[in-house]
Amino acid sequence: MTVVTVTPNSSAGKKRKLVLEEFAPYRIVALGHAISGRLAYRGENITIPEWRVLAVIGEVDRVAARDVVRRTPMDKMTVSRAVASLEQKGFVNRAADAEDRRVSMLSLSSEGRKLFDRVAAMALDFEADLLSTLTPDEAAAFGAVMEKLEARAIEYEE
Amino acid sequence: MTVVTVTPNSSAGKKRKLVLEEFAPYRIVALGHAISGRLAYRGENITIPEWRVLAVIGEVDRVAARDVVRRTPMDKMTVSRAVASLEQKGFVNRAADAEDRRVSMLSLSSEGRKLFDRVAAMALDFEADLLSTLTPDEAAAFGAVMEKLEARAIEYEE
DNA sequence: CTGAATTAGTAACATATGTTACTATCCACG
DNA sequence: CGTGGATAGTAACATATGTTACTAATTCAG
Repeated sequence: MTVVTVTPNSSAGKKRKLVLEEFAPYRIVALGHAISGRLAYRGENITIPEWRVLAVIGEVDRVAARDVVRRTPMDKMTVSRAVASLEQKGFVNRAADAEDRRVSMLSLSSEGRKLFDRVAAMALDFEADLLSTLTPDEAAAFGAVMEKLEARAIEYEE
Repeated sequence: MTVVTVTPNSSAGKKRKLVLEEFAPYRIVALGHAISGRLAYRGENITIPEWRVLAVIGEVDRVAARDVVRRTPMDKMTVSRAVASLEQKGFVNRAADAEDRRVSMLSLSSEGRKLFDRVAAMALDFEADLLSTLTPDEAAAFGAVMEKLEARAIEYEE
């Protein structure tokens, strides 16, 4: 049973070997995966993109679909589909904007508002639970770090 | 401006409004999305699942596919496909295990080893760059927080 | 032993997601 | 005003990913 043969990064002495479990980008992605599997929507008749759209509308009250695209990591097709489905289920209303007839303005129906409130409550509980093991210091540090990482990650997208 | 409120909310009277940009689970998932879009593999003829499989084999030298499944957030079909493709491209060798003929033992071909070294180097550079804006304190806190969150998230998967 | 239950892996199917190309509308500049 | 270029949104297509059901091999209770 061969344990170690050749050190991969033989060039410089300091090079660290890549171990997936210790590799930060991978850890973040994996954590995201685990989280999004658990996120609240279960039991509700709604997908993740739909929930994201719902959340943005719930926040802002009245938005154009294109603004949902800008605010979330979804492309416009994904948003378009989610909106169509939400409209079909009666959770959002779509109205052509008077000033620019290309854009559809989105708002929640009263059913949509109820759904949003329900799911938002679950989501906030979930978050509280997820963060519950952190000390206040850690929670603060986490916030600061996330901001920096987000800023850095945004630079990569062009 | 660090906005991480850790007040348990639905049980207590003070309800926080859900704002997507401040919602930790969403931020983690979105960050993961941004990161995985940028991750190294570009230019190399390899997908993300393939790279993960490669990385696990590169780490351990000789693994069964089922162990790749255990170590990564991929289901067995995804792994099966990635392995098939890697084998077809000549990066991975598959051999039936002598003791249990259901399992295929995976190892890197010499081309696979080269690819792994190349991509691993890029990946580590990427990580260094991503984390470069963090202070040492923040980096340490980040590690600690990730461990706690991972532990918590694992509890959700059953 | 033997056959019921479990496991590794894959095939076939269903669904989700990304990509490209198109339509309708708007805007800037002559 | 009109015409070339941008923009919002969608359709049609291609790919990727998850789900279910199956085969082959192994384990284990009796």
